[in-house]
Amino acid sequence: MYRSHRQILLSHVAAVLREQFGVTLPQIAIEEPPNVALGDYALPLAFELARTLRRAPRKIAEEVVAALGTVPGFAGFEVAGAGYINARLDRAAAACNFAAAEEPISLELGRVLVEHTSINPNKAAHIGHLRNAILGDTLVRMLRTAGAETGVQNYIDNTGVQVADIAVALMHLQQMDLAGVERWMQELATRGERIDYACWDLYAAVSQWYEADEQQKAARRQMRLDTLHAIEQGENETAAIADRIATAVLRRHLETMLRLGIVYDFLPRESEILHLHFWDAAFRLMQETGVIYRETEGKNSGCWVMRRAGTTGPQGDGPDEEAKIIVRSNGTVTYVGKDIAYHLWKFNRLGLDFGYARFHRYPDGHECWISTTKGEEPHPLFGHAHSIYNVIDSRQADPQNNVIEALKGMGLADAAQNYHHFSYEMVALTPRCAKELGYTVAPEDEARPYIEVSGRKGFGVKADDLIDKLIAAALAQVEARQPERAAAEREAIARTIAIGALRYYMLRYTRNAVIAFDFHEALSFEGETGPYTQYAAVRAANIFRKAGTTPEAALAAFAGLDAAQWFSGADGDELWALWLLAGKSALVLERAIETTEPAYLARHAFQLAQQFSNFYHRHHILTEADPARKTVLLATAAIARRELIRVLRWLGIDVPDAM
RNA sequence: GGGCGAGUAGCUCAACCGGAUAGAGCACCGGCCUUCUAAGCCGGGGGUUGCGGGUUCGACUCCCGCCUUGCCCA
Repeated sequence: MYRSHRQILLSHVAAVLREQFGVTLPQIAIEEPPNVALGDYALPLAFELARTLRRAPRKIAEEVVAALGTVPGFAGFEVAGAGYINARLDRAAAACNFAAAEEPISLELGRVLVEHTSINPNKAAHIGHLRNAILGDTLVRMLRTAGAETGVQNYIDNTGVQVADIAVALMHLQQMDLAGVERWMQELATRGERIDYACWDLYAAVSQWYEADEQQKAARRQMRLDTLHAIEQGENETAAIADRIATAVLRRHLETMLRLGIVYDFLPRESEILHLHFWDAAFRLMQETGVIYRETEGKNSGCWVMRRAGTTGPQGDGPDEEAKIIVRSNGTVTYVGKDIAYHLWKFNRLGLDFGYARFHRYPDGHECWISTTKGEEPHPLFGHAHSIYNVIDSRQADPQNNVIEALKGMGLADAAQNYHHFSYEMVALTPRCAKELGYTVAPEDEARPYIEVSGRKGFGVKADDLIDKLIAAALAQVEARQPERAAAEREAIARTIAIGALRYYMLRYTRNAVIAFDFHEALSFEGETGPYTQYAAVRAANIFRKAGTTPEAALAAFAGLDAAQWFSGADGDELWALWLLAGKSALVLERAIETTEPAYLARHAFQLAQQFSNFYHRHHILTEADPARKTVLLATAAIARRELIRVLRWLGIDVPDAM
């Protein structure tokens, strides 16, 4: 509603400026007046034109207003303040249209690949991974709503050093062979213990063990390296153990994420990138295009390197010491090298493809596929992206940019252009929170606002533990408030509330804010939280239940009314403010996609809930005596509810039946 | 040493492309349950937007310098 009228207004103003004032502005600024009494859109363009037209802003504004004439959907224009041009919508007409249908949004997005979660399959997921997955999943929902054909990928580094660490822990600390590992996994299952939790402790233990004995340090490091190489090579017992563990932990991660409504389409694994020789193909392409070259002198002598973005290259005669190493002098490929190959695949520029196998079937029937060397046919289309979003924390900005530079250097300007590093800051623990969890906090960390989570140190809050805690807290409330409901129903409500709380908590912060994790805030259901927004929607629904009607019927009744009188005067402004806010969902979604900032949507949902709560207290609908007025109030509740539910759905938050 | 981010109310965060009186939540204080659910609503105190310059009709926002802090690269 708001978005489409905004576009009409902008193009009309541009035409008037061009035709009647002979001015073309590169971009016409459009804002929102401080309150609805002043209008619905504000154009500060007169200030900008004051200099070139050499007239006072107010005078220019008056001339523009006179020239605007009438615009379909608008009630009028006026000059305000020092020279703002404020535009008023035809409230009744806009409301009538909006009551009939929600505002659609369709952007030219094409086939979009979103990669998120990507947890090393060697330990349980923690709160940092939750932020990643929730941001990524929300981005997918946003893009899909706007018409994108989306593919959701979760990259699995199953042959990396972190998985190797678990293999070392099992084989050398616990003296297990493959059969022993199988037995151990069997025992865990029998005892009902989670393998990702067991690995969490093992990972912390082995990380300590590497450093524990000065005498053994070098030997243990070598052991780690040998283990890594055996895993990369494949077809040996070490690799088999690593695969058993990585796959089992991966399955746990899928379960954890499903609790939050997060699913995947494809799980590309590093093992296939190695075994299908993606790198060899990429290496040839990079040599042919001259992106990498063999350094012959200096510290990188013998390495294949790539010039780093923003550097000037070799100074004088010397080698480019700032260059990024892609292949080390011993022939091993760096992480960035493998990542370049993988990204060439994403854009279908590698000339090689994965094999695909079914890996997991979700309760709703959706299939998640995994990479394999020899796959099954037919399979859905994977890769072939027009654009990609990699949800990866901000510490990875440098390697991400290296990949983009490589694509650019290979002449793939469009791919580089459509490569988005969806960067976000980490989740850290406050020193207070760390102590609550029983960790000892070093004196130098005491004064810091937050301490980084570390899997290596076993320092962090596990995702499933947090979800369990949230559900327990929600259930306590639901049991107190909904004693007459069946236990299963109460539990379902508690789960919905817990997930709403968690997802909202992870989405309310803008991406580049470090979240200093706090149990008090994460477990809070009051104020700016998911449950607050859910509660508003539930209350709206209760009105219709008690009134014995439906939102659809209320909106239909509203359409048969002349709404103009209800939107005039001070009371009309107040009512209109809620309609207007509800009408902004599509615009906020568009802005959230353009800036890849889901927090805008979270904020919008909260504001909508807040404004509705205010309305709810001001008007008692069921006892309203005037039937026409009651119709208007019911329609208003229906609109607020409809948009609230819609925006929350984009955020992956459901609204429970009762709270 | 180089690159990127951050610094706004007691705390945690907002502020769209440079626009009208810098806003929310938490915490604190005071009101409101016989009503469509108090997970709520209303009111209150709280600000030199890190510091110093500059740009202009207008700066939390842009430019320069400095301070504090986090991360990345070597």
